[in-house]
Amino acid sequence: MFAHYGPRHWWPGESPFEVMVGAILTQNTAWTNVAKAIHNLKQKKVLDPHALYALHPNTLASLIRPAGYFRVKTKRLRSFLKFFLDKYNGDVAAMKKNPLPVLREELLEVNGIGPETADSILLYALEKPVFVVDAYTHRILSRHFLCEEESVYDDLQSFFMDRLAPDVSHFNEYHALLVNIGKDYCRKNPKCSECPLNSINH
DNA sequence: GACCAGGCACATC
DNA sequence: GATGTGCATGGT
Repeated sequence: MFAHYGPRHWWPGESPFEVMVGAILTQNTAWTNVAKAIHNLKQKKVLDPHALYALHPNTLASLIRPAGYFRVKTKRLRSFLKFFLDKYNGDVAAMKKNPLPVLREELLEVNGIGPETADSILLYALEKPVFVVDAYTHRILSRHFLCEEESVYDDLQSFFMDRLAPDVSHFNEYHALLVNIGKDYCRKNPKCSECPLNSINH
């Protein structure tokens, strides 16, 4: 995949905090819509933990509206912000000091943060070596007979992490490439006839 | 105008 | 424990 696409330069975002916000906003949503929402936040100069939490929920909702599910995402963003401010005063460096398993537990306790959002924040914002699984990962692996159709998040995460050395750069690139290949081929080719993975796995 | 997108929580049985 | 449903905008 890397030979096919080259480096993906993920995650799209200028700061760890922007990555955290994007991870929540992109839940079941096309990135183009998330980009509009983040643009709005930057425009209003509120892409900062304290500033964002200080906004009235209705104001926040109107700014992130383009990202869809704006009422639930307002609630989810605010529950994350409350956690991030209460526990770390909105300081990424302070949060990074904690070990991966502790942080993962904490994030999963936040309402609105499930395994993919937690792992995206851990890998792409906090640079912790955890493999991010998503809908594309499942689709690609099951279509190439590398996992069961009914495999769940933890199954797929173990598939990778049991076989690969924990490496932030490697996990970063690998997940990004899976998403890229998913967008390019899975929708257009249900049988993966043109998928570059065919030359590797079949 | 249907269908879909880098999920998640909650209700119901 | 399994299964179903609501959430919402913007692109194809």
